[in-house]
Amino acid sequence: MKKKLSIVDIANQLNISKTTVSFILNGLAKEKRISDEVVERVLKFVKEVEYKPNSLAKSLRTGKSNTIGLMVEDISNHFFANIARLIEDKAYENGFKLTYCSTDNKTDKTREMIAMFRDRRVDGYIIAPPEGIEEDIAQLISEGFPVVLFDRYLTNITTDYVVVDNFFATYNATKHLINQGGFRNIGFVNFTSNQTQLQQRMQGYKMAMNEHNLKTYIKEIVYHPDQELITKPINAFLKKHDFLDAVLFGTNHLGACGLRVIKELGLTIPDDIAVVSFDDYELFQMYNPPITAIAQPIDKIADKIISIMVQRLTQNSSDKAETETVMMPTELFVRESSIKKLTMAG
Amino acid sequence: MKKKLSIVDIANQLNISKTTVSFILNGLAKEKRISDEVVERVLKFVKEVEYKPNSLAKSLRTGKSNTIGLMVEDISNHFFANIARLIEDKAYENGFKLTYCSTDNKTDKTREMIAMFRDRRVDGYIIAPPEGIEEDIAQLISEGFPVVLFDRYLTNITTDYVVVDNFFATYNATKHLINQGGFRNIGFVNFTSNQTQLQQRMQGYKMAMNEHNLKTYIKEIVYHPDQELITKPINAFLKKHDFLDAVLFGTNHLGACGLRVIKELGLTIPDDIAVVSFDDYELFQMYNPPITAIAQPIDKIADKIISIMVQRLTQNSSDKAETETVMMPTELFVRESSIKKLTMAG
DNA sequence: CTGAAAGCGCTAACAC
DNA sequence: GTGTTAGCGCTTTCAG
Repeated sequence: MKKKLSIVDIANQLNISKTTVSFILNGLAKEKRISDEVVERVLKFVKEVEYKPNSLAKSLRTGKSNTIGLMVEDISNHFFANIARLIEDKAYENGFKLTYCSTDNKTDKTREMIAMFRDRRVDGYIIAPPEGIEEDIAQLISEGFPVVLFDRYLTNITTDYVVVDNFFATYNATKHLINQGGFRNIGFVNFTSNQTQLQQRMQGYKMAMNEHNLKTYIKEIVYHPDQELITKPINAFLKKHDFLDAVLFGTNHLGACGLRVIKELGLTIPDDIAVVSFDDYELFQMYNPPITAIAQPIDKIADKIISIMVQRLTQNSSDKAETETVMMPTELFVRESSIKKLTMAG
Repeated sequence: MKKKLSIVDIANQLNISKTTVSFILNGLAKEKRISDEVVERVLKFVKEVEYKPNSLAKSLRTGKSNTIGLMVEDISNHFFANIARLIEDKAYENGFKLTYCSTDNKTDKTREMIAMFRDRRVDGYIIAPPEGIEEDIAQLISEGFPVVLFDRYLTNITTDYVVVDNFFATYNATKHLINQGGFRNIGFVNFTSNQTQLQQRMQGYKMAMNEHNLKTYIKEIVYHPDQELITKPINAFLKKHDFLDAVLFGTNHLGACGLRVIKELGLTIPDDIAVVSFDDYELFQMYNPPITAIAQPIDKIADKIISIMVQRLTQNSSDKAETETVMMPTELFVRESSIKKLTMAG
């Protein structure tokens, strides 16, 4: 078909130099005091032939790509898929492209992906960081790349991040179970990890239990993509502690697996065991009974992430604002799963 | 930090020409009869300094990027998120990078995204095409780009695609409702669209109903991101046809919305109304009662898509095999939602 | 067997 | 105000 034309082609056809064209196209016409007549001629022509600059060449030259790299844990997970979608939309709205990938929360894979993003001259990084990636992130930052962390942060890295108040979220949920629910033997199921969000969720639970002088029952499960390897330990835990009257799950995935197990064991919610899970989604809302859940403000999180990133990317490098660390509140949606049914009489 | 070094740098440091280095790095050492000694020296050095070629420059020069572009309808939808995840993994396994985006099933947005992918010199396109995008796809194909369609295809475009047997899927599901379920007044809820997959699902339903001389009750809903605008019409439909004893939903999203409505209306499944939905996922499996669903072999679909693509990308352009069109079977998971409870006595 | 050099399309310092 | 020109880092033809 019609060969893609380059900036030289249009310069030739218009009998001017490609510099002039480049300036005009990059909005430097005024600054370079190019005559309105020429500007108009170029703009018109460019529109006519639908000239699109080759962004590869541009990036090669400038070292910028107008692209933001997003690294989530797993794009097929509800939480991350939704965040990704929102960020994608908002990035485009702001004139940036987005390119994303799943890290599986693996350090090596993340490292590779960072290398790939660098290679593609990504301008900024939005990352839900796995453990052990501190050095690589520090490197990125020291080279001047904007890095916004989310969902969790790295304690020894100073950079922007947006997370939720995980501690208060589970603290509050646990207190809800204790106070409104009247439960006393409350278990907590979490993934084995030192990541901030998971640790803080655990601390919140512990604190609430301690305040009420209640004994804690904690099960930590090593993550594995195979669902069996998650349901089995939960099953064992619930069986071993069959006196538990409530259980709090640290993530949506654990919550879903937990529900399976509870069904398997033939327990009824909330009579045999009350349930609260972190994250809210369709399954919890529509389950029978509906499951009490700690909802993260996904929309706001995405908004904040991208607005910080866009600001970093467009701001004058001189006014390096302080790093922005945002902690958003969660919302506890109380549903039937955590409220004891009213018993007849006293 | 240490400046990234280029091919020239390593040529200089080794006192050879960059051409030689390039040849060696691209595996042309043998062909160009470069001495083993030099080859070894280069390879060793490259490893030592962890030299990574600049892929932007490479792409600019070659017009190839070693990247596959994937366009799904909506990355936050369960089906597409999972497909995307699998394709991502398999692409990397095969040495390709993947870059993806959501089209929202909008023609304009898709067109823009195609332009963006072209600009980035994506080597091949995997697309769940919206309506009206035929010309753009044809253009891509005519320029020699491999294009693999999935989930649906375009009737007037000859290219590889992988879809499921949508017609048989709903035909079979409807017959199941009629034969095993004993239902007669069966409704079908679908999105308004001429896309092949949706049309064929409708046809399958119609055919089964016709074969049994049953009257069809079809509701087509215009897609809208706002859930209200989907549940409302379903609500109206079910109310208007309150004699329906079963309903088949054309997509997972419709199924989920349908369940909400049925709950709202206070109907019990399957006594008041039996339910079958297209696509299978957590919600349907764990709903009470569990929902009968038509499952797509997501894993196999992803596998097939990527293997066709990789083959196109690596094959000798001379042996242009015929286009490959794959139609995979679905599986009907029969659960309680579509089986009448045994009534006591006759 | 190896190297010189052109060129992919673009930007921007520097000249005029 | 506008043009010349030197790269960005790489591939590849053509010479030797």
